[in-house]
This record gives sequence, structure tokens and C-alpha cells, in this order.
Amino acid sequence: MSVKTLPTQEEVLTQLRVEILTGRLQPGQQIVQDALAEKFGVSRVPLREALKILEGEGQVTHHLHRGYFVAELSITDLHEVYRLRALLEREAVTAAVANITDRDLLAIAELATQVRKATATGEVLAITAANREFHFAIFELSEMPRLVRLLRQLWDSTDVYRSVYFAQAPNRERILLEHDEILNALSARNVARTVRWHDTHRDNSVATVSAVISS
Amino acid sequence: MSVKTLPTQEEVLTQLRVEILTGRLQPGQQIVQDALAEKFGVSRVPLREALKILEGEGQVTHHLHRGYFVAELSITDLHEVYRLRALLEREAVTAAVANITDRDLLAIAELATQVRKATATGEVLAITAANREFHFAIFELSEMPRLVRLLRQLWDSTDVYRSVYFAQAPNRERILLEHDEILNALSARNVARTVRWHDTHRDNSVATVSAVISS
DNA sequence: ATTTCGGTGATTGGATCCAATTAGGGGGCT
DNA sequence: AGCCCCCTAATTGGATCCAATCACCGAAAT
Repeated sequence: MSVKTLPTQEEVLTQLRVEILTGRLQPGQQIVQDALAEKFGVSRVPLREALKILEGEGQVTHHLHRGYFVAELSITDLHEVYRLRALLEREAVTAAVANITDRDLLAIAELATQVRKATATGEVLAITAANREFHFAIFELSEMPRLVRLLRQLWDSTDVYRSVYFAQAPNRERILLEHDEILNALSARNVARTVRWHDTHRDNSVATVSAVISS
Repeated sequence: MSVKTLPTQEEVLTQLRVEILTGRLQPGQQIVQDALAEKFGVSRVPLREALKILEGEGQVTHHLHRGYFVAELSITDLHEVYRLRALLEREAVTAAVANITDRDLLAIAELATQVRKATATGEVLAITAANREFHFAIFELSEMPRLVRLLRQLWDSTDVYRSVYFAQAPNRERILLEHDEILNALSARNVARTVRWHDTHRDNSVATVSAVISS
């Protein structure tokens, strides 16, 4: 019976992401390694390695002999991220439509219903997770792993702020409709329409988020 | 007299990059941490953190309990990287032209002559470094730091193979001419022409490199 | 009163040490 | 003879420990 080999390393990383995502570690705040390590029940070594990863993703910044700080996202940063996402996601989606099979369509439809279920519960964290899986299932179809990797980084860097988007009920409703539209466009193998709905999907998101950041 | 505090951490990272770039660590090869750490005269801790960074950049891969391996780049990987570069560099260059000042033009012209000088010496490592500075000076003008970061990652991941490009004398000649053309297009604030020369610059590069990889 | 200097405590960066997992090889069984 | 299993060695992953740096605070001097 496999007791399940647990990669403690990854564990810390995901926990760290949650801390940042939920705002328990707030933007600009210093990350005290000792405290966090104790909180997680691990030593500082795996924590530091996880932080190095997040630094590479731009989620945290590092100052020599001063430590790690949760990155702050300015409004211009946010717009840059979404501009880059627009660029890269168009490419990914275009390639995805070219590759998509009927089986893929079923799988993505299933993920869409997962988002719907999560929305019903109202748990923001579950919604963001499901939403992410839905979109990246599409991106993965591009069969461009590096492109997907870059997109993951961009998504990660704005996760904190995007969660506020899901916190608002009307947005949650609209998302479901937009997902359906995306699914329709995919089924029709219509590149232009798929891209267009992705664009509006993003635009709606960035609008609310930038409003929140400004305040 | 400031003895200058040396960030040992970065030191290891750049050394590692050189090892990979020069092929002393060959693609696919395992990285034995103890050996390298001793070779660098440091402990394994900073080495592991540097490796985590490189992993994030896709320069090395990591297998649990088996360690780090220098990443291998397939021909399809290479084409993906260049496709993404094309996408992102067009964006960067376009923004750069909008922002560029006369002072910037002078600085970039200076960097171009640095490339010329390095080419004269024939030292491949110096050429790649100078070439990189030239191009990223342009990219930086976009004033989109995240975009520049992504481009750095993409450049890093193919550095190993690009150096073979510089090893061939005729390529070195052509590069200088192309740099001049880019400089001209920038001076004229001509977006289309600047983008086009960047494209041909890249296409020439990818052609030779992919030929090398195939063999 | 304000500014500057020095000391002390806290926190990071790096080294050493220990446990856990994997790969490789030799021996035994079928 | 071939295959499988177990045992050992090597290497990684994580914990603990030590040194170096920075921030904070108070005191003294202008």
C-alpha cells in the first residue's frame, strides 16, 4: 500500500500561494522566514526555495540581507499584464482551435460545469481554481508548453487581485455566460469568435480589478 | 574604501549560466550538486537556490529525489521560443519606437559599436553578451518591465544554441549589418521597418540554429 | 530641538549535518 | 541461463547551526 510520497517542497509552495492569494500575506509586507517556516512546520530551506520560485514569477521581490516582500501591483503593472495576456492568449487560443478534438470539447465542457458548481457554492477560492482549470485546459490545447508556462506566470501575478473579481456576484454570473460563449465558439471551430470572446472576458475582468486597485 | 559586498548568491547563478552556456554542462546531463558546489567553493544551499531559478526559467529540469538535469531543447521547442519571441518583441519594439529619445539613440548606437568591437576580437562569449545588451537596451525602452522579463527568459533558454550562431564568421558579419539597419529604422522612428528588421534578424538566427540542432 | 553616531537585537545568508529515496550490483531462486 | 529481489552506496531533500548584515533605539553633540 503506497503511503503516498509527499513532495514537501511543493507543499510549501502551494501554501505560500494560498497565503498570498487570500491576502493573509499582504502586498508590500515583509515575509519573515522564521515565522512562516514555523507556521508551516518546516525548516527555512524549502521555504527559501519556494520563495525563489515566486521571485522568478514576480510574485515576491527580494532585497539582499533584507529578505522577501510580497510584490505590489501598480495599476500600470496590471495593465501591462493584461496586455501581455491578450497577446499570448490570442496565440494560444488560435492554436487551440486548430488542434481541438471532440473529446477535448467534452472535457472542457465538463470543466465549465465545474466552474458553475463552484459558483453555486460561492466559495471564491474554489471558483478561481475551477476557472483557472477551464481556461488552461484550452490553452494547453495549443501544444505550446512554454507559452502555457508564460501564461501561468501572468495569471499567478494577478491572482490576488482577480479574486476580488469573483467576490462580486454579478461578475460571477457574467463569467458563466461568457464561458458558454467560448465553448460555443470552440465547438464551431471559429477562431475569430473564440478570440473575441476571450478578449471581452479579459476586458470585463481588468475593468473591475483596476477599479478595485485604484481605491 | 568599500570592499564591496558581494552577493555570493548571484555569483553562483552567473557561474552556472556560464557552465551551461559554454557547454561544460551539457544538455541532458545530471547536475551533481556536491561536485559543483565544491567546484564553486560554496555550499549546496545557494547552489540549490540558483538551480531553482534556472528551473523556473526552464533552463534545467528537476526530478524529485533524482536531482537537476540540464534541459534539452528539441527542434519544436526552439521554434516555439522563437515564435513567442516574435510575438513579444514586436510589441516591445513598437512601444520602444514610441518612447525613444535622441539620447537613447546615442546610447544604443554606442552599444552597437560595442558589438562591433567584440566581433573584431572573435570571442564568442563577449559577442553574445554585447549583442544581448544591444537588443535589450531597445526592449527596455518599451517601459514594460514584465515584457522585458519574459523576453529575458526566452533568450536565456536558447543561449546555449545561439552561441553556435556567433561561432560562424559569416553570421557575425551579417549581424552587424542588421544592427545598423535596426538603428536606422529606429532613428527614423519607423515602426514597420524596425519590426521588419527585427523579424529578419531573428529568422536568420533561427535558421542556422535549427540546422545545428538537427545534426 | 535636530541630527548624527554607536550599540544591540533581530533577521537573513550560508555551512554543516542528518534522514530519506533512488540507482546499481550481486546473489539467490525458478 | 535468465529474472527477480534485496542490499549497499551515492545523492538528494530537509533540519539545525553559525556568521554577517541591517534596522531600530538611545545618547551625545552641534
